[in-house]
Amino acid sequence: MFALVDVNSFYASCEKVFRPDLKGKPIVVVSNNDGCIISLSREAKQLGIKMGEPYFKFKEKSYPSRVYVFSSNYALYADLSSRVMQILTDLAPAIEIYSIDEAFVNVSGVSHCMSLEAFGRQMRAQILKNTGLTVGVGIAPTKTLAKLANYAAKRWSGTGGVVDLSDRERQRKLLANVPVDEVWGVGRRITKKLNAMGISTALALADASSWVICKHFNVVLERTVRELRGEPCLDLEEFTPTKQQIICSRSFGHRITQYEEMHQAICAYAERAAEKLRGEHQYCRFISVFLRTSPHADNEIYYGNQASTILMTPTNDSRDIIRAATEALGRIWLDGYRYMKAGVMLADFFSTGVAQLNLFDDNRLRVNSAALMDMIDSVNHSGKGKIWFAGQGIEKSWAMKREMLSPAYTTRYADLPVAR
DNA sequence: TCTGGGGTCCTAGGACCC
DNA sequence: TCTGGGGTCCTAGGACCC
Repeated sequence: MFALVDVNSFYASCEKVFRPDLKGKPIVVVSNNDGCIISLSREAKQLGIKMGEPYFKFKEKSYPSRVYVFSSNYALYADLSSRVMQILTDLAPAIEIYSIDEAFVNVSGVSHCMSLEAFGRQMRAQILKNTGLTVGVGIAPTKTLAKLANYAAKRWSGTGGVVDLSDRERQRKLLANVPVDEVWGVGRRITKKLNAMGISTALALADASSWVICKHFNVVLERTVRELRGEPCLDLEEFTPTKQQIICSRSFGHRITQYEEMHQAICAYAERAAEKLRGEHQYCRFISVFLRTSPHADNEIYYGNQASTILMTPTNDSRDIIRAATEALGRIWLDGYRYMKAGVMLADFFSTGVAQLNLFDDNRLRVNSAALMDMIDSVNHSGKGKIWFAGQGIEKSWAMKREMLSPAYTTRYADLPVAR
């Protein structure tokens, strides 16, 4: 039996935690570079503001009451997220952290002690008390049904934020009332195709023939169908599998036209990606760089390209990764374009750097590499300041815009809220 | 002027092998 | 003139998720 716990309007709610003056006010959070709206408070949704709307379009409109806007403050969200997850870890036998604001909880043994619904309310109350955040809880025999139970808990206020869908009759009653596009794993394209086949509710999908689904779609959707029928196909993944790839990419604060600026940005992304790689205790062989102009600009010719390098020996040394990335950049850079976005991707991971050293390997092992990288990472995590390689420059005029950033209330001493 | 960032999984098709 | 069948591996692209 699974419970899906997720925080209501997570980013927007985080912004409100330290701003009691915003209680009941509409607020939105915009993505990196202040690009588009990625989180809305309940009040903002009621004003008809839409998720994903570009910020510049939003600004052109007017609303009956003032809408407060925040740039994404990931340091704040990550910290509040870990507090929520810690509470769940303390209360439940096992949890799977599914995303920054969601966790699946194993509640199989709980019914011996208390009702599942009561347990849901307990988790909800504890999180509200300790963090000020409100969660929804959906309980069901499969992950896909737990997701739907959670949807119901959010959607119908009479539920008090907790829905237990153990009972088969209740499952079918809910499924009949939920449009198929709300099902986990059913996106825009699949919805369109299902609708064309006359399947428009979750119940119709649950009752569809496995054979037909497999024939017209694939095994993934077929698994979803079985989960909707109450047959568990997905387990709780308590231990996060090691990553297959690491990406660091950003849109620029302004369009880049000079090679030197792009070179700086790629250095910065490569260094950040290497830091993440070391955080995973991994080494990589595959390093790839991509860049692109704006796909939205009608009066410019689009250019996007990608180049990659495969090293002989796995590495997690920033210097190797920066060198491979800048070399790849040289192969795809073209003058005369206005670049909007670029990124660095690492893949082909190994758990140690001890690979066979190739006879012709020009990438000689570096002395003290691990010690130097450890030192850099620990300085950068100490809060006392940052050090970085010179290649990313000092000015960073290309850096993303975050003009409406809230303070790092919980992770920076200078930003600690003061109670008077 | 201005449209996020970071992931996973699956499939089709090509290259190559015997 | 006539050109099989079966397998693996890799990659690009599509679809989904938050």
